[in-house]
Amino acid sequence: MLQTNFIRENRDFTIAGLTKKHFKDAAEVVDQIIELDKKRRQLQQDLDETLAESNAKAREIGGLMKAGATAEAEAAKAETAVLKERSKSLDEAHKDIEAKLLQELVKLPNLPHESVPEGRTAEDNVNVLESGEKPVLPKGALPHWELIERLGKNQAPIIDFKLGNKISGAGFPVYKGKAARLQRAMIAFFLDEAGKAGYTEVQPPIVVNADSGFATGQLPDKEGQMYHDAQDDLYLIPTAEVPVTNLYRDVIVAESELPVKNVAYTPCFRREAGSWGAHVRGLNRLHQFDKVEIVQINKAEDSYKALDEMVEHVKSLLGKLELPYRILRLCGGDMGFTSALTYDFEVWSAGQERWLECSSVSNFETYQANRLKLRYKTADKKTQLLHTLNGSALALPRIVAALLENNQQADGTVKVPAVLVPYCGFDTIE
RNA sequence: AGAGAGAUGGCAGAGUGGUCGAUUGCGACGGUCUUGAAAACCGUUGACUGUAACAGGUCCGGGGGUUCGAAUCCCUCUCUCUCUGCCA
Repeated sequence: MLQTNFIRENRDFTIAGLTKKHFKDAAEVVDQIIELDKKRRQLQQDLDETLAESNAKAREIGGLMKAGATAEAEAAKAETAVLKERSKSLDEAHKDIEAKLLQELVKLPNLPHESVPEGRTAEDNVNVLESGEKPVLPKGALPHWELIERLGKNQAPIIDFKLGNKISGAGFPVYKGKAARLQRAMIAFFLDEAGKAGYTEVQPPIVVNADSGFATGQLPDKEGQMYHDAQDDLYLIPTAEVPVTNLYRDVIVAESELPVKNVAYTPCFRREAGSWGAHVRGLNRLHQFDKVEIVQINKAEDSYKALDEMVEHVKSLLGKLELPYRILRLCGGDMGFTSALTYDFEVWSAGQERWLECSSVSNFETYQANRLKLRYKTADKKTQLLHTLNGSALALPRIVAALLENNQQADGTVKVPAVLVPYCGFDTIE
């Protein structure tokens, strides 16, 4: 959430940023917020003055009572009714306007970093790097959803959508045999790599309350994208970002503990309402998938260096898996609501001849920290909001899809990348 | 799930209607002493809002109420602990 102080002092800058993100009627909304804030502060002041008077009166009465001057105390009491009335109505007005202000504030997305390219759609994202050779597939090579039908020997398909359908519904596949083992191997590999890069492994809850959803920005914006348990008012997490970042909700971190670097493996759940169409076959889009997520908390002056470091980390993972990929800097219109700068990683899926998003690395600056009340104390004892960052390292299904497709051999088997062999115990899937 | 107890500052733990944002201890930070360290002693040590700086205001789990005045009384919700039950 943007800070009202900041908006007030940087009106034009805020409007320009919102406009770059294709936020509608930016100027009107910003001006409305500034106006509400002005009223709010005036009411606050009036209320404070009234309360100060009441407090003084109460203290006076207290003194009189102690001194035994009952009659004078009673007289003083009579004078408080007006103050009470006034503070009550001021308080109501103040609460009312504060609610209105929050309601508007919550609608505003984060402002984009200056390096974010102009643009409206994915077409306008900037390709900053392409790495690795796209493989030349043998004759008769298949997209993964056909390939999996033939793998797993007599237990084929090795990834079973029909079975998942029966158990849960569309988008909940069952991984069997070597496919299950491969996923477990990748999770362990990703966690180990993150550990080597200085991240502390955590296992957070995978259901969260509404406060957590609000703090990282899923609520109220993406209400419909999460599975919700109405009975206990809990949400299934769409990403480990939510619980892991919320570990630091209402926390003032010691400067010496910065940067905070955590990594977590969790299943992720997404309703994906309205996003089914072409290109969502097989593993391309699921309701449940596994992901290893890295999260950092940094001082403002260090956060973009940290973002680069996270990008390097994800690059090294894809490099070690020997998968061709590209990195996009997302344009203003394609970026997430809460992000200031996002790099998307896309892996080349040779069987589909398409790029598939497999990681998204973002700096949220103070947008989440403001809602989290996540701060640190500077050397001169000031509390200051921190920056939060996160990135997938990596999301599994599309990596599995690319890996199966890219590594298929002429005989119909699939080669496992060398780094994973010690983890899964086999080098071929047949 | 049932019965009881409880929720106070980084932690421990006082405070049951009046100047309490809160006694005290520990921890942390600064200083004296010391070649250095420890010990001892002295001092500092919550957040938010607000101001040019003061002042002022708010916060003792959350919300509501009683009162001139609430950490303290009442209602309600949430959570924690103990015992019983159930269970991976």
